[in-house]
Amino acid sequence: MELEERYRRVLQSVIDSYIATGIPIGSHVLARRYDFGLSSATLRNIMAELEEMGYLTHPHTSAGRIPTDWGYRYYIDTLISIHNETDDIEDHLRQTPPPHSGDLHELMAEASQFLAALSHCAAVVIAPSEPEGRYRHVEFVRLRGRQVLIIFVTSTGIVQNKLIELDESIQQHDLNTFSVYLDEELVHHSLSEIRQRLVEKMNEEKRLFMRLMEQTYRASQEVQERDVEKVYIGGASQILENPEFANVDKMRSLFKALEDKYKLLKLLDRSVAAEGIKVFIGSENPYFEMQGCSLVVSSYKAGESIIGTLGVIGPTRMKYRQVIQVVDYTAKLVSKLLDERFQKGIKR
Amino acid sequence: MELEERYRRVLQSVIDSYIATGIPIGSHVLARRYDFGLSSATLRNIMAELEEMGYLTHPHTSAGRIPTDWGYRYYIDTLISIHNETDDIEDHLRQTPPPHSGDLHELMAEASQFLAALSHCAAVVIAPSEPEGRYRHVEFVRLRGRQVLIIFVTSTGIVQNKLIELDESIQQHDLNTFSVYLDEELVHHSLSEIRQRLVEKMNEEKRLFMRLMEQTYRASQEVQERDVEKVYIGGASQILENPEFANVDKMRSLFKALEDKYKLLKLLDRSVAAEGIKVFIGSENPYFEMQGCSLVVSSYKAGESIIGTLGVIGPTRMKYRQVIQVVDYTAKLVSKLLDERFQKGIKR
DNA sequence: TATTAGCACTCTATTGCTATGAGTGCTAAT
DNA sequence: ATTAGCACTCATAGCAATAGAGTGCTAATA
Repeated sequence: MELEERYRRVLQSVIDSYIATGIPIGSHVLARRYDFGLSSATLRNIMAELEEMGYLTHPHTSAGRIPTDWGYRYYIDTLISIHNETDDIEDHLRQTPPPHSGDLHELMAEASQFLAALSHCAAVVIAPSEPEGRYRHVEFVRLRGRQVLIIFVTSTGIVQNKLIELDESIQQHDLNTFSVYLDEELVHHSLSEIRQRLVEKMNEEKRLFMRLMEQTYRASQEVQERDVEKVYIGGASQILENPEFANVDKMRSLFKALEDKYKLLKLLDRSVAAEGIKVFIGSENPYFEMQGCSLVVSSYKAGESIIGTLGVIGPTRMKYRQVIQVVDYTAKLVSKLLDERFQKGIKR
Repeated sequence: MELEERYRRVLQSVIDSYIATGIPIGSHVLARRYDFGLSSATLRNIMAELEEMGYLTHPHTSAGRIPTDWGYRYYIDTLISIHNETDDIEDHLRQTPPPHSGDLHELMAEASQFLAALSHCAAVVIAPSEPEGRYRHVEFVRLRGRQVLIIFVTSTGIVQNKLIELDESIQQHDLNTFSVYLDEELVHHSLSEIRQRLVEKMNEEKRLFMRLMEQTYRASQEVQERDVEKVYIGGASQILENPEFANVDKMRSLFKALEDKYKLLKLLDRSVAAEGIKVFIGSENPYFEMQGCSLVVSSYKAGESIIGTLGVIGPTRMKYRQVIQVVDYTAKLVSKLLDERFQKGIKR
């Protein structure tokens, strides 16, 4: 349903004001602060109608209006205009060192810190999953006695290692032979293909290598499964800055939610498919602990394909304009850094 | 200074009571709840003296007594008796799955969760440092173009990897040669020794390997330097359960402190040298953000040598008896698991 | 007909006041 | 040395009065 121009302007002003100050705004103040050329009485009528339509509400009879989740939704979808506030960000940028490429792990951690610092909210970054990853190399290192370390490398440089214990001792020399053999068999295949392959091979091979084979299989699985380690959280304490979390109960449940990385993963992964920024407001979030919070999420890419997500968790009353910009900026930054890191010589 | 028996009993009861209930205790209630065979008036006198001596204080004139940090200190040092409350722990144990050995990283993460769950406080675990670690193997894997992944393995199974970009392309074959060469040169030397060695070698070697050498050097350094990754925090939200952190400011600063892993590292590492349990009460902590908090810390071992620390951060008013037991238990558990993992065939 | 001024009404937040009671410290009696 | 008794302190809860922000409605106005 399209709102009349005047109604839209009022709604926008109310939300702008509430986001800025955090206190409900009444007709008087609204008339004074923004000049609509309308009296407070008229605004009162308009606001009453907006309330009836479900965009606004007020905490009690003699209080000003605040937006409902629905109101925020409308605000985000149609009212917000990300006009040239880029300068606004760039001010902060100058103070916050952006993440620099390097180890993937570091990059993700730094990105989450960066995002948190700029947004003044808790930031969550999900590291790239490896659907594109291909087998590159496997290495067996004999440590002591019968302990063998399996090191599994994908073409994107992800290293997964796993310590196993064999039933009997084995020479490093034999391990090397086996490694070379596997390299030849598996190189350039996708992770799912090699798992298939390993299963086939396991049926043919001699007993001693069986366990090695089996564990290599496991390791290749774990590259994709070690999900919770992929979640990077930055600046969780930032959300304490917001007065709306003075309520200790609310806060506790939020922190609990932040600790549950698996849930976070699912929460953010919902949007991994789509490009661009998504905003989930208050009750739109699936987990009840998130009531009163909003998510601003974006996916990031390497090359052309979307490979991960990052976003921000903050109070429903957050500075959407700014946060949306920051999330967008960070997503693009991370994409760029990953490009530099992985894509450079991809023509293989 | 030794306290008279009666004074000690009173002090102990006051602290016990305050720890249990969280409310200041007055002479009347004290006389009623514990039977000293003394009237409230006498207790009043005793408490007044204990206050003069610095063990107790009261928040305002007409309130009951609460312990000072000094009082807690005395309590910990001489009053607390860890009598058979082990059963008490074991109750919880049955509900909390203990960490199981496996990947070192997982073990540490699980240990921090475990400790947090049992102690109802935030738990911090510092992963083993590697002063004992010896060079085991280095592997170079060519990824794409001029990208080379350096994988560095120590004798304890720690794997450190590092992605570098060379000035010119190099064949996997040459990398292998170099790897074999380094293995021969460096095996069984301690990390500091090999750094020394690498520096020497760098002066002799041909240009192309220079950069590899240099980066290998770096990697060996980083095994010991990647400190912040060694800090595992579990159950930070637990501290919100405590009423004393209703004060939002206090809480915020505490959370900030928990996010600063580097600080945590330094904080806990102070006790790494000593064996057994250490308790740092309130103002004894070096960081002002920790005012109102206590630490209970223990080191853990692998074999005979102390290699890491773990502990708990909670409010000054914590259940020391229980927490001390839990920390002790966890430290021993971790030691045991590490033993199983590393020491099995150490007779080398 | 849309807008506005005016007014009665509602509800919160603040303030000041007054018990209430838990607890102390001191003194004198035991 | 211990205790009973008493005056005193101070946080807390409850209560009433007030101020102020804001609404909704009605009647006047352009």
